[in-house]
Amino acid sequence: MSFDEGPAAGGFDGGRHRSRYAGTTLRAPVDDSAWTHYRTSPRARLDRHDAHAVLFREDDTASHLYEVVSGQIMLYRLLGDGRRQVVDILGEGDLCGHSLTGLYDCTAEALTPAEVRVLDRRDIDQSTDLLAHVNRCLLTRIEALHSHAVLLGRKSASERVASFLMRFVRGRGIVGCKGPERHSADTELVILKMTRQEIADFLGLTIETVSRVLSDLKRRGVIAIERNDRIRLVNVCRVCKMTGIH
Amino acid sequence: MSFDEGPAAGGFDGGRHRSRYAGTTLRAPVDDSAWTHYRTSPRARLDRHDAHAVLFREDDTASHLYEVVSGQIMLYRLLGDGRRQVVDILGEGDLCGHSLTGLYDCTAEALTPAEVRVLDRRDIDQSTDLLAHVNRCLLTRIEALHSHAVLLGRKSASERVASFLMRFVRGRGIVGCKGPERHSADTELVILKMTRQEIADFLGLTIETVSRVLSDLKRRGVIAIERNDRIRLVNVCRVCKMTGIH
DNA sequence: CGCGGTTTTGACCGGCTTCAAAGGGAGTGG
DNA sequence: CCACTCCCTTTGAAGCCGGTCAAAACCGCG
Repeated sequence: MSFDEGPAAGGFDGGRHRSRYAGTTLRAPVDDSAWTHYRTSPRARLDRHDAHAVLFREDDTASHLYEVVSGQIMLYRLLGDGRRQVVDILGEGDLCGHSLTGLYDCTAEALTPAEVRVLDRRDIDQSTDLLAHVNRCLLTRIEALHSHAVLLGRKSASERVASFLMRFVRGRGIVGCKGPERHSADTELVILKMTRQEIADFLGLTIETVSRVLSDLKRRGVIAIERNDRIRLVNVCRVCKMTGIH
Repeated sequence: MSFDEGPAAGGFDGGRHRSRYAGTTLRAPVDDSAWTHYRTSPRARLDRHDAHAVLFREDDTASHLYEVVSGQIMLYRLLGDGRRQVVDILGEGDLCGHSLTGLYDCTAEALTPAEVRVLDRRDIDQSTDLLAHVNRCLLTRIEALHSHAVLLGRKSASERVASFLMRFVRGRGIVGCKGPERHSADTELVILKMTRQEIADFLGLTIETVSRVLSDLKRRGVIAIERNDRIRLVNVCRVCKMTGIH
């Protein structure tokens, strides 16, 4: 036999509580005095980008460090034949643009209109507070990337989509999740800032599969698609149970 | 079609005795005077572990920071039903054990007999040099995790295996690769430190698929399996062309 | 109301998983 | 030195999940 294209499948099964997958997007910003001060220093520049603007490209010479002030940025890599993998999605407070090699290791593109603070690496290296802050930011990315590796390597299509939807639900499906509020409907409106193609490239699926999974969830009453970019999780707990993490 | 919970993939038979691999291993160690000095300070402890020893477990309280001095360590996460994903493989000079939440986000297990320096987070936070060093280490992991996300999300089984094999070939298949040496056979012996199961869990495949791909490569004369853990890349360039990155 | 782009749906196919069994290979004991 | 066992690995056969290709439906928007 001979091997060619095609990703892996996975499975699902119920289990007990415990979770991870902290969506970058909805994390509370860290307050760090030295960092806050630096951000207002004259050397830092603030750039505004439209949605779909490219901040920097894979293999460009890495000159600056970027801090997301508002909006969302996706990082992706391309294979030679055009296959794309979105490797991370950044939100407020996240950093990108560091490089060891002198070249950016991936492309950064704005998902929404975004404000980005452009920093100078050399300044940061002076202060332990700033370095410690950067450290925490990098660590956050690493944990998110670990979660993402599990998703890409071991989850089924429906588990991936469910996990993706749960990113947008603050304080649920992560460590310390208290379950649904008492006496509440446990419903949530998710407003997507990504096209189906971008979601697919993030989840390691095709656009058709993402669409089919969403249609299936709708048919089963788990979600309601109020508009293409507005998805209501009718029952958050139910979506959470489909993520595969339990 | 209906996207219900399909049967689970992934091997992890629950047993703990199995393991090996490399990756970071072939990077030249960074020389950093402040870091070097710290490593010899009396506060740092040096631990020795046998192969398959668990350094720490997912969800344990994170107490220390570890630096790999020798040997190889794999980091993995488990899903509730036992599916396992190896998220990273660490070699000499790499760090692990940091945590933001106070809990380790994954399990660390020795692939080979390994020496590990146990550090104290608080000490590091004092010095800009040490922090800068940690920064570089984290950044290295992030770039590796980006590559891994591409592999898991977008590569076929044979591309994954080829990419895996190329990890062990120093200075080839990476930025600045000069191609084969002139007048040389362009052959390379790879000594695996991982079982097929561990490789599968790293590549997001099943053990059978890994085995089948290797057999297929052997049949086609791309590799020779001299022993189960010794694989000769008959033609490095040919393997490299199968990684999908071109 | 028409038009370009995205999204959804359908039909089919194939790569990888799954399940099952046979095949090594290293260590142990007769 | 061979028999035997335990594990890991390989091989085989069959089935399913998700990819591929193609076309219809939808959605803003001028």
